[in-house]
Amino acid sequence: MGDTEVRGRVDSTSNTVDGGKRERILRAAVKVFAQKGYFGSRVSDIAEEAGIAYGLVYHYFKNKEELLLALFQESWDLLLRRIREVRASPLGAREKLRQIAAFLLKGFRADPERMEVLVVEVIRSSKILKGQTLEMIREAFHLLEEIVEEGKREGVVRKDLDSRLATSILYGALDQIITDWVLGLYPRRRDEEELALEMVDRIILGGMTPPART
Amino acid sequence: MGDTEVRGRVDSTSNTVDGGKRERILRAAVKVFAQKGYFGSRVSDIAEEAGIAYGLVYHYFKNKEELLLALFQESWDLLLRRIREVRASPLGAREKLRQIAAFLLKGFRADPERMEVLVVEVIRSSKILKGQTLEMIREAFHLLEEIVEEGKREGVVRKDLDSRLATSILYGALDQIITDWVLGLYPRRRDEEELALEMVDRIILGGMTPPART
DNA sequence: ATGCTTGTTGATTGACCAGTCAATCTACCG
DNA sequence: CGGTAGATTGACTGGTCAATCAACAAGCAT
Repeated sequence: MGDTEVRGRVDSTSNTVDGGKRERILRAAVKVFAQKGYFGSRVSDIAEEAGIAYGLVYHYFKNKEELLLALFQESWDLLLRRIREVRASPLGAREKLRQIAAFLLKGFRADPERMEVLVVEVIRSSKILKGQTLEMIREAFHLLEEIVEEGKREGVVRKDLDSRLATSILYGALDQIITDWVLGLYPRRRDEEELALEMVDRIILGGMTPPART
Repeated sequence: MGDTEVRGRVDSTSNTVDGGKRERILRAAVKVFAQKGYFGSRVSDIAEEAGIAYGLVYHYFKNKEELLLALFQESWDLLLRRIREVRASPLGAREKLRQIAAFLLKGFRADPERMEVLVVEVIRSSKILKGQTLEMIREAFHLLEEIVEEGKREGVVRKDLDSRLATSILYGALDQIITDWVLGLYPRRRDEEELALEMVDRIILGGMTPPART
């Protein structure tokens, strides 16, 4: 997940030192933020986890907040990409939504700590979210909303639903399932992700489809 | 909402001074936390908002964290009470779930700042949530789960659903809707709460009911 | 009155930590 | 080489703020 190397130096000339330090810092930040939360984490913790000197963090990032923002943008961008990709695919609307749900739920298995930071630290911090960031969230929701609209046109989604609220309901359900996992509220079963996906499909996607003609 | 007076002195003898200072502090904390977030709030902000001296906060609460905890417990206790009340009522399972959903969504209208702190700040501090607190969350979820089980027995909920996940899906949807409102992601419409309730009912509660016999 | 308990005050303390900076190092270039 | 530009280091600083505390007030009991 997220192996896009973004170097200190943008042009590919010179620079043999560095060795992807920026990436190292980001990965360390994910780990530390996930463990202690954003405010509970010291920049020195991150530096230590990354195995670099304290000051170097400030060579790559303006400050602690930028670090969290970069983290969010990188991860959310991945989600956005996937949503766009699915949206453009020739699948039916319901299957599209299912694919996106799967991406989020599987994403947790792939990189739980990153998901924890995303879900727990970033999305809820309206005080941190700035224009750029809010815009990315809005866009994801907007794209999902369009898929719901598409579903209405296809006849697989009830026309008496508010697409925006339907989108929030779907996203919220997924977010909560991941939060449950993060908080360790319940013992995880094997195939937990598959089961969760199935339940979301049955309840929410099922709940969106028009009632069978009688 | 939440007018249960809890005095510094527990027994009702003596104590004519005080004048509900503890309550004042709690209400001030709700306001300040909602505005600036837990970590962004200074204890002095809360004291100021409450119109009392800095040190007095520490007369009523062990520390800043206890304040957040007390806030959470007070509010969550209200939710728990309501869930128990509804659960014990003679309503059908689907109507029970609807009532609880309504309580949460209307609760936002009644005291948006309190809901904001609950939804945004508390979950975020999974690192702060201690045994006692986690237990309360678990209990609420457990009660909801039992109502879902009840629905299965009544035949208004599909038997092929995992009750626990169904519960998380319902709660998550509600939580997200409130989060949307808190973040101001969308312009609020009039009757937003009613519409939201209706959508949750159609999609999720509807999605839980067994498919019509063909 | 006298003393005890609880309430109330706000200045002070002490810890903590984000961010800076001057120094050193590494690589590359002409 | 000698020079330049970025990379890397970690000690230090300055500000912030949670928590303490000593002093004073208010109510109550005897």
